[in-house]
Amino acid sequence: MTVSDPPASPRRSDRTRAAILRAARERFAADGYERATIRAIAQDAKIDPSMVMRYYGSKQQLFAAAAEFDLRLPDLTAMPPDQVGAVLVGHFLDRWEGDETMTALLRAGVTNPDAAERMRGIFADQLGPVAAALLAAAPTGGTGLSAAARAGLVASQILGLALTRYVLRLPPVATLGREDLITWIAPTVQRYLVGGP
Amino acid sequence: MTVSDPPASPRRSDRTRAAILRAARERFAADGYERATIRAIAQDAKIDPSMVMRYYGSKQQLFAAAAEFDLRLPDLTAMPPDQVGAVLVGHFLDRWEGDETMTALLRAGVTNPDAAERMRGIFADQLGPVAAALLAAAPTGGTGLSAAARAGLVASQILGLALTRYVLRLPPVATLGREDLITWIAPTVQRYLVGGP
DNA sequence: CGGGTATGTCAACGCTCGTTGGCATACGCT
DNA sequence: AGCGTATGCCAACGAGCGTTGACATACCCG
Repeated sequence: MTVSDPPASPRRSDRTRAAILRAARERFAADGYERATIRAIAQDAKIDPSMVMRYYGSKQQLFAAAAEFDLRLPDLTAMPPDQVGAVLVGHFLDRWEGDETMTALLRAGVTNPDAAERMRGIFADQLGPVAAALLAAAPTGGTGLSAAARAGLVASQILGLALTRYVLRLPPVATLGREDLITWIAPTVQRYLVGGP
Repeated sequence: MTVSDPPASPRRSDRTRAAILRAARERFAADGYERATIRAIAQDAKIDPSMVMRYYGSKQQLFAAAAEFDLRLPDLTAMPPDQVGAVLVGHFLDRWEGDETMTALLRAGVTNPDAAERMRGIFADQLGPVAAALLAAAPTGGTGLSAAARAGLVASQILGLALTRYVLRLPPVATLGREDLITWIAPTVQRYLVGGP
């Protein structure tokens, strides 16, 4: 009966669609939205540029599909409250290095309004609730600033780390070891989430 | 004889040159490097696009001229050591809001390699020495991390703040008041500069 | 006052981009 | 086996871009 919009059946072109998406993420991550061209993405995926249009409609829609992202945040209330900072920083480093989608989103979000909106949504919908749950479970100290504001502060430090380390490649930050980064940045995140000023 | 390359004399076209530079900074700050077009900049400056080329040679050179930036960092060793964080965060907020050059540089640096290099230079040449002087003057606690690494950590938080507040406009960070920002972020910067992990 | 130079306009170039439509081929179902 | 359809390639379009050169006007100095 195939009622839904896509037949939901395995299509023969699924491999091509996946190749396009993979190449798109790479290019968007490396070059940003405007410098990543449909033509270059198509060449990486070893198909014709017109295929990209057929399967994704437009460059903007291709980006929307390539920028789907789940932070996969762990449940921070199920661990010792004094470790949430370290766990979170470590988790973000893993997430950033294991998937270039986030770098693509960051690079594109700086110049493309739609990508910026997507970025706002990710942090509001995924980091916001985690911060709220943590604040609700915190014994004390959690006064003076809303959970949303705390999530924003965390975002400022985490995105600043990603920006300087993976995008601008500021030498000291780009070369610092994972352990050093966690050692120094975890207390900041910890304080933003559940501490006081 | 006019030996030197530029005659160094006040030229009649100085107003035009300045208008171009001002329009360029606005466009680069608002749109990033690739979306800011020479044509749009020329229109803002109310002159012909070819004038931009005549006076600045190319788009890349125009950007180089527009992205000249001095952080104007104060002498942090001449104040109570426990206030350097607050002073620095306040100074950066002022510097960011009073001059869009830094936003232009940040937006462009994410996609343009030359702009990224410029950004690296600014933080290495201007923030690095300040951090080094501060660390040298600090009585204790300043062990375990080089001054350059400390400057990098500061840059990660400061640039993250600028990114989320002025570029991505993440709601919680963009709407937070100046006082709240200083209250919460100053301790972070303070610790990165002269504290321990 | 007259000539050389600086300032500005106009039109066009070559290029790349996203996007489109037509056409060949290969697949899958009955 | 044969037909409908999905998949893929090719060529081209219109637009926008940075950039260039020829030409007109205004200024300044002798």
